[in-house]
Amino acid sequence: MTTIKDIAKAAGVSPASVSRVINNGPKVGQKTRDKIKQIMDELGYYPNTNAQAISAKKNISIGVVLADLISPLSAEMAQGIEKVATEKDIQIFFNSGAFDKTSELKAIETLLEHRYQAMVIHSKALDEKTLINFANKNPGLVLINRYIKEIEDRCVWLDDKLGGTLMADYIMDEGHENIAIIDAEGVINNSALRCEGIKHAIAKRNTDRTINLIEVFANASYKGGEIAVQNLLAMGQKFTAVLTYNDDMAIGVISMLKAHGYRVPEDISVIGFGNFILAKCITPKLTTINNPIEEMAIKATELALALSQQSKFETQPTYRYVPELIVRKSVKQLIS
Amino acid sequence: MTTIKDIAKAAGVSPASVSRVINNGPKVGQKTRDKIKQIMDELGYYPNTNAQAISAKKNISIGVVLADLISPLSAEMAQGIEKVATEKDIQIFFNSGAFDKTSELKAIETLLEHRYQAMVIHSKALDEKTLINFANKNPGLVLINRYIKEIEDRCVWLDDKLGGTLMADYIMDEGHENIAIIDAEGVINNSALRCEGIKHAIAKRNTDRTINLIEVFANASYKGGEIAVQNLLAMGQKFTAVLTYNDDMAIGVISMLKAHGYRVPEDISVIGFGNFILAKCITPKLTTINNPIEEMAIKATELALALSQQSKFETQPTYRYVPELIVRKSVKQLIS
DNA sequence: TTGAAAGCGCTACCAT
DNA sequence: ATGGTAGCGCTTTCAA
Repeated sequence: MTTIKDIAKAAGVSPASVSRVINNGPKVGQKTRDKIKQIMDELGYYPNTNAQAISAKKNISIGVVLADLISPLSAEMAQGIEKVATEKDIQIFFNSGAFDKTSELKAIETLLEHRYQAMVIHSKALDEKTLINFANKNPGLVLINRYIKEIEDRCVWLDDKLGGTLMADYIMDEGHENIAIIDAEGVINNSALRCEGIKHAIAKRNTDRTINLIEVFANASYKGGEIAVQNLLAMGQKFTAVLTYNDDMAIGVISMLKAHGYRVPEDISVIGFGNFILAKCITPKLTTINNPIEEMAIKATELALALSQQSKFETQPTYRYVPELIVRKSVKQLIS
Repeated sequence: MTTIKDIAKAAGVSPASVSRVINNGPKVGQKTRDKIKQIMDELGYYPNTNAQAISAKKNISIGVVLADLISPLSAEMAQGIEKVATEKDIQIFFNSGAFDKTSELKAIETLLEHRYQAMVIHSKALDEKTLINFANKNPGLVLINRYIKEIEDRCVWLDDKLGGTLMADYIMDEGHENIAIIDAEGVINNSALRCEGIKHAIAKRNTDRTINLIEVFANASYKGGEIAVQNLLAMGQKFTAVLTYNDDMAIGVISMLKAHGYRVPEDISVIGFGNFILAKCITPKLTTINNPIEEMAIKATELALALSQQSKFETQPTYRYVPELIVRKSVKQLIS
């Protein structure tokens, strides 16, 4: 590999001058600069980022840990992060934590080992204590899609509880009394909070009406939705509406309901969560909850960048985002 | 940040010994080893990967450039790559090239600057010359989803032309004579090859029947499919079948056809490409071409890793994969 | 088994 | 405007 010394030798200058050219620094004559540039070109030279990082004691790229690389949620997050990075001409290091504790931990450690100053973490498996610990040691670390009280000023999160409430209130408004909810297994935070929101909303109404609730758990995917619905059906309990953890599951649910001869929404209504692009291209178009995750990702990235540079960012106590009900065609009104 | 020296001092040993412990090397007494480990723990020490990389003159992680981070294709690729990496306990650096030439170039350069030895590149925008140049300078660089003759032993690719042929043959077998194809704009390779395959298959049959072909271009997304179909309809030419560049587009096409009052497949048939998970959860279930991209990604990763270590891998002249027709419900038979 | 010290490629300070 | 050079954190001989 070509090094700065090779360039210096070939150009008949000192490494210092080459370094100045690399960094577009001042104090180099135009002629020298041109010559050096030309030689770098000829020799196909790329500065060694690793050396730059240890020498300058910083790594201006941004490190990201996503829970996975396949869900629409991750895709939208990645897009938001990229937007900011591209705009500021900063490189991103994506790492994924495959939903389990060990690999999430490893993914974060890798970021630390690379000495990223700015980090955006989407952790679905690690416990609060671990995350608080990491956050306290790394000022540029920001959590996305998760709220932890002790470090709330470093959290960019969705009010999942409110999301659950929106789902429950709407489905009850439409007259449903027998409701199934499909939660995500292995997801530490969001699922439980939404469920809490749902139950809370139901409890509030139970004064005038009796609402029956069935709860099952499944993998947060299309496949998981299919399986969950089979289980629900096998249980033999009546339900007229299904609330799912995300749109992927909802699509699986609808598909499997159809396969069993049920019509959606005539026989059974479905509400998803996320408002991903697929939501409106299936039949029936999915009623769901909008999750402004790209917006959140943008904010998280800007925050991480700002904190890592100790710049005076308009810091807020915390960064809460609000879910929103999107009414389409997958819910039937039961009362007139 | 804690360094190796801090640990050495705290443990009352030399940095050399600490280094040995970090790398699980031999030549350290058990007692010393334990002591050092304990102190590393206490001080929350993580070795600086950048320093390791310049000192050891290697970077054993694998660098990846994906064309984007949002398409199902990329998601499946990422999964394949991750499988290999996880298995071998190697870290991955994902970078994305947002479909345009400049940022793809930049993404690759970033990988070079980090001195990754193993690289998997999915380039959709860069020209062959540039890629050949990179490949020749970097023995561990492998191209995925693209075939370039000059460096075919470093290419893991799908036979797109055959894919096109499969689509065309099937749709003609079903009796269609007025066919629209929606190509992807801005994609250098695959789209043109598939189209070639389609035209080739049609030419072969034109001896006994006349086939009409309309061709339009659009963005390779759900949205692009919607727009393309509107354009097709506006052109006023008759067509009974639409062949799309990918499943996302096909879903957009179906959705928009329905919006215009056409039934699929009764009025118009649709064939997608990719066989992504969504393909079978829409109505009607999508007839499409299977693209074994995850398998390809696994192969590409193994190849890159092997080449970067100059290990004796069972190298092949080239790595060609074969697309396959998946018949579902989105095509109507026009002859009895 | 342990330590001293010479690099790795680069930056930044101090001279010139 | 330029060059010399001391580090940055780590690995790896070579000696002890």
